[in-house]
Amino acid sequence: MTDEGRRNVRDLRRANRARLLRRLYFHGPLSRQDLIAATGLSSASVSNVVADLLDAGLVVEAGAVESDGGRPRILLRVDTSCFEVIGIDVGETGIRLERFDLGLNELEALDVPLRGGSLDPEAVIPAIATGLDELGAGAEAPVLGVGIGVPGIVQHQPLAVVHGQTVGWDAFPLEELLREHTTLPLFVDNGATTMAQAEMWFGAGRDVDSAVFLLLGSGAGASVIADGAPFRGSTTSAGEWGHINVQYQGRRCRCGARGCLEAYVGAEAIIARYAEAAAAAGVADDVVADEEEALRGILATADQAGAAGEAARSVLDETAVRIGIGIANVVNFLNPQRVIIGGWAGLALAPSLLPQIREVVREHALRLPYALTSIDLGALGADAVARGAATLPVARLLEAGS
Amino acid sequence: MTDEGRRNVRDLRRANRARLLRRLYFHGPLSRQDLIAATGLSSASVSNVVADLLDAGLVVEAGAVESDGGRPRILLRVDTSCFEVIGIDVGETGIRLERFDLGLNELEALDVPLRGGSLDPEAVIPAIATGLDELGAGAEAPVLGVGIGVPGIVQHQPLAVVHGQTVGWDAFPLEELLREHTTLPLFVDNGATTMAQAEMWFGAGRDVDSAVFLLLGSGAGASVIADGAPFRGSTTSAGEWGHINVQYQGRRCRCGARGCLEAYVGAEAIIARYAEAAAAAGVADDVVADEEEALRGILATADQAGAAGEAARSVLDETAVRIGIGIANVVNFLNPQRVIIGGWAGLALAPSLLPQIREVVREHALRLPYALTSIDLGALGADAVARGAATLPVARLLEAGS
DNA sequence: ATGACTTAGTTCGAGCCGTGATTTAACCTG
DNA sequence: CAGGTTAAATCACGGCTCGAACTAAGTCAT
Repeated sequence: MTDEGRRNVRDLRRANRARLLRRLYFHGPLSRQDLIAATGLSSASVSNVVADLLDAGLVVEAGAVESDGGRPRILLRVDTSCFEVIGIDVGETGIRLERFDLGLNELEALDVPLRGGSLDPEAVIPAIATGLDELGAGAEAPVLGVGIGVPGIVQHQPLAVVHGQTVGWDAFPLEELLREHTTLPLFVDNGATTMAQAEMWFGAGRDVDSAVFLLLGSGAGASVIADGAPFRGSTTSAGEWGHINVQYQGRRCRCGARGCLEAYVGAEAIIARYAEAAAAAGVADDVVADEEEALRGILATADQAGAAGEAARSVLDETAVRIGIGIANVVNFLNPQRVIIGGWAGLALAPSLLPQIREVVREHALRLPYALTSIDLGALGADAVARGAATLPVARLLEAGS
Repeated sequence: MTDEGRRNVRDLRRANRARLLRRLYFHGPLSRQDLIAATGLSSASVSNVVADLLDAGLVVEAGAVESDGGRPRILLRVDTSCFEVIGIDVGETGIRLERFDLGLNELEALDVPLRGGSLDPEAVIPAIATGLDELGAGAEAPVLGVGIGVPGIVQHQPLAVVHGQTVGWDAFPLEELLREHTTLPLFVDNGATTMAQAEMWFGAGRDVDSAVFLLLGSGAGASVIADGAPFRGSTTSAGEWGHINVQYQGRRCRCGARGCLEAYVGAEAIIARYAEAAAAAGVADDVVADEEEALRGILATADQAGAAGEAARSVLDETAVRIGIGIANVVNFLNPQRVIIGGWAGLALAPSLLPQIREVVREHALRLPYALTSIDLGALGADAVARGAATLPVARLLEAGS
């Protein structure tokens, strides 16, 4: 426990280098003068550190700003082509790999369907390995690292081990197994966390530093960002929003408990609840295999008159209420600047349910924290998990400055 | 936004000095060799920095460890008598001031009853000011600062302003008003947070760095400690545990919403629920003005046979269930290393309810986070708020190293 | 065109800091 | 009391940031 921190003068340089690099990465082309103002370093130090960064090829000049009577400032920017990164979304139905430049612009994407459609550990590793080979072959710059977003709790001990209760992974030694197939640095994190990271860097969380991301898919998860960094519990399993209790002795959840939020607002649960409501109302419920299609069917049905529409509307109404209460709990307890709803089911539901959700939150949240938060939709599309995973190696670069 | 961090070599020294001081403060007398191992600094640097600390009088030698063949290591410890600190608990019924040495050993205490028994802003300021004068007069060492724990949300803009919804404080400029009466550094924070701080330093949280403290009194609050530091939301109002929703369309809460946890597990709510249950069972309910006494009465009644005992037991059973669910939510969502129950009502209830609470948590929490957490009672007594407030100036000293 | 002026960026010496090697200090054993 | 052992202080060195001096690169008035 030697308490890693800056200790000697070289660490100091590394930290300042990282500070400048980070500033340039997120705040676009900047002059040395801007950097002086932003970091509080002396002009001499900025000059020196920038020279280092230019030498290392991480930063390049990007034109000059027009002057009015003096030497013009020359702009600097991170050279986004000097490295590439790979982000992988290990989803419940398939694996998606994407290759980006350092600025997280997508260069190439690759979908790997899974044999048998299940996340069998035996199948996942070779699927990722071959995907990595294929993507790596196309790279035109050194690959900085590979970020992997997985469904489940990730523990670093020190190599990443994944506990994916819903996909049958029990202490799955993902990193160790992948190590046999690649020498690239690996970064494994929970998919909800990587998605949140992507939204914080490039999406709906760009302008705040404290937010909660809700991931509504088949189930319901969350990721908490505090002071710009993901909040992880003592064992990095924080954010299990779907399993907070919203109903005493309520519906049975797939986690085994009763009354979990997920048992009401996950897509799987919504579909099941509509099936029950339809049966009770004596309406035929077309069974659809694909969850996404089934959910859209329910949303469409709700626009119709008659008993089926009635049933769908009542199911969706309760969904809005439960989501709203779940959000109110988060607002009261964590007081985030923003709550962002994402995930395929969240994005599908929100357009019609958001006003009602906001109203429920207003009723159940305390005045002050409610007034200071906003509830919005995620701004990124379906590749947010992979993109967020790709931020992990970039984040390491920005922290280390090299 | 010049992003305060260590920048130059002097900041580096300050940081290392703080690192050593912190280590000495929390881990008792240590030799220079211990410090080398603990901090990773070179022996030369440790020697230099320790010499500084000795010169400054912050640290003194404390004997030597017996040697077996070499020069004996001499032990160092923080000189707890070189400074004193004052902690103030601004409670709903009165103000308590305590004077401590730097090691937070109590030297003197002072209770100031409030005129009219209310927290009238007009009365609070002079009460604190005169109390400070009296306590300061007895000090035998320079007073490092004054910590104040208040009931309500504290915002620093930049001087501390308190929003105490329950005591009628609306943007009360406490720090600005106190500034007119003292030149001592002031540190204002929420009382639940200061209490948690005291437990983290000297109580039930001493050996962990991530914990959630539940404060059960008349109402129910919480304080979240993550990585050793209090988690504050975007506006430092995080931790409103009492107002997470545990029952859809449930009991009306004093915050205006329905189904808040506080409407079931706060002492006020327990007493009200017992009154209802007693009335329904046709049992006489002695109305007692003092909440603490009333709660003890219910606990005693529960040990009796008959209808009254039955009613009390059912109320307490539900209380345990609700508390358990509230804790399970915290465990799932924040994954703390430890959950600590405090507050006068919590300490009163826990002895009889804790086994049942633990069982409810086990049923409602996810396996992994539940297995890695423990649920315990607070270890400090009634002065934890004042003591925790007094940690604030000490924390600043330990961070700055001077 | 040219010289005065203005601003950007670099260079240089000074002052600190941490480190490894070396020296001094303090104690034990026989 | 000498030899061995470990702790602590000292020293020389290289690295860092900083302020000041200096050079570079423009604009503007004449």
